[in-house]
Amino acid sequence: MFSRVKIKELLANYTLGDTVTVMGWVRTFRNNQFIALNDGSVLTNLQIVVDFENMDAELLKKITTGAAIKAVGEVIASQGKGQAIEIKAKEVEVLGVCDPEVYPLQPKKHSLEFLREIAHLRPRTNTFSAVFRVRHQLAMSIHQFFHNKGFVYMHSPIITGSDAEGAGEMFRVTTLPLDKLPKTEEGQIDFKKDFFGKSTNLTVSGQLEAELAALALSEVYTFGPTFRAENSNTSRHLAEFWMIEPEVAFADLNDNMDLAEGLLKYCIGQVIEHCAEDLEFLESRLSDEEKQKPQNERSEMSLREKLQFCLNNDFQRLTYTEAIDILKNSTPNKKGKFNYPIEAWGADLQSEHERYLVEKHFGKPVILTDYPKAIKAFYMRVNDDNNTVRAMDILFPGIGEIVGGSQREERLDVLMARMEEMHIPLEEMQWFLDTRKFGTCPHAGFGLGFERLVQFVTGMSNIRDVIPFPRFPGSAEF
RNA sequence: GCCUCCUUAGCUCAGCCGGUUAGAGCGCCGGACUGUUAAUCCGUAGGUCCUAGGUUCAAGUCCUAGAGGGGGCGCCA
Repeated sequence: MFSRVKIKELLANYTLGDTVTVMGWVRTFRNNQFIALNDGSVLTNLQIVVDFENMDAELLKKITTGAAIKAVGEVIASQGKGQAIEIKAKEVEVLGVCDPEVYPLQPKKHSLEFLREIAHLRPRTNTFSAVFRVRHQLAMSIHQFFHNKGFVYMHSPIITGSDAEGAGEMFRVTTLPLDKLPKTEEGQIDFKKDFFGKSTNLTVSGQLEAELAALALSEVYTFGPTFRAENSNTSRHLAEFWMIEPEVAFADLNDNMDLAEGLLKYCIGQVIEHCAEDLEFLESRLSDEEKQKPQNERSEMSLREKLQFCLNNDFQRLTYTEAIDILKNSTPNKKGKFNYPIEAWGADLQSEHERYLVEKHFGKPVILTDYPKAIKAFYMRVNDDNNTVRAMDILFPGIGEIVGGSQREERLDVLMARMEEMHIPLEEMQWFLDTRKFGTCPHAGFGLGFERLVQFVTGMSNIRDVIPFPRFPGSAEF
């Protein structure tokens, strides 16, 4: 009953004179005659031509923006200029009406802020359907990349009993009644009465579990949702986001950087190859958006030029110490243009410093390595200088940190000393320490923020516009 | 959490030094036209000027508080 041809398939492969059935949603209905039909399979609308003079007027009235219709008709060469083919309708059926008086999406340009308020309807726009198709392509490319290399896709838990993942504030998971919490004799909340018999949270990272798996399967990755209860209000943070975390045994920091750079380039290349039409649309959307900005804030490259440039150039690799030297001697630092002037080695780099390195000094993606150990996590391998760790951050233009990773500390004594230094409760982490106790080996991994990758590739400036239903402080709509 | 800007019609916005009946474009609706491409042309309707206080003869406009949103910063991916 619902046999139909998708618009993408029809446009790619048609025979003039064939009778086809298409279904989709009306974008515009021009001149009582031309329906621009979209079914989401592709950006392009299919033009349906109706013979309005011989059509029921009541039916014609129901063909409005947003209505779902079925059209049966003959594939003919278009007499108009905007498209190669069109469907000469023999039969049009309105499957679902859409009252134009109250339907929020009008056949006109809407602001991204307005569309964010109607996130349940925004996939029906060109911009968001393109973003979500690209998002899909990126997800599939990530799996393909790792699969081709023989990695095992690990599903790390979403509810975690570990509260020492160290990557940020956590959302608590509980079934305890909030109005009458069970208490222990000492007056503390009695989590023994909770669903899992202990305190649990939503995961902030699958890394520790991925490490366990890597020390058995050699090469693994996770790709799942992660949750941070940080009160972050920026265009590149979400409370719920998706993260890719590979973990590789018998690998050092250089292997790690090669893997990350290879992954990013593969994904970007796949989007260029498979999402050409969506990219072209997103590029023109971005260039329209940039026309609103002052000249000096506009990007010198178009979206596709930027992506191609990433593919064609090696990412710039340098140490934190080298970066500090560059920043210290930079013009903005000498002229006092930085809000946080670079004075001494050891300071954490601010967004403005990262942006200077990426956008001004090198003009390409940058990988910074060997950060001071004082500003990095406990599990990163300490260098021989006992001052820095084998960490790496990949910085992208416009996004900042897109990847954060490290070679892991595989030496049990060093790791335990670091954990004590940083007040990580050893007794709760025995399962993790077992990896170092039983057959430990050099290994490395990183976390890639999926939405930040989607942001970079689509050119969308706000991360809330690259995930269907964004979660951020004060907002969990839909 | 901090700093900053914004909130006027369905949407995007204008509204000058506080002054009398709050405007435009697009959309919707009605009509005309009928090979259009966000069609075009004509016309109608559509407003708790975010909310609550305050100043003033007079507040969309000034002040205070609150709510919602944008941008930046911090935390990070």
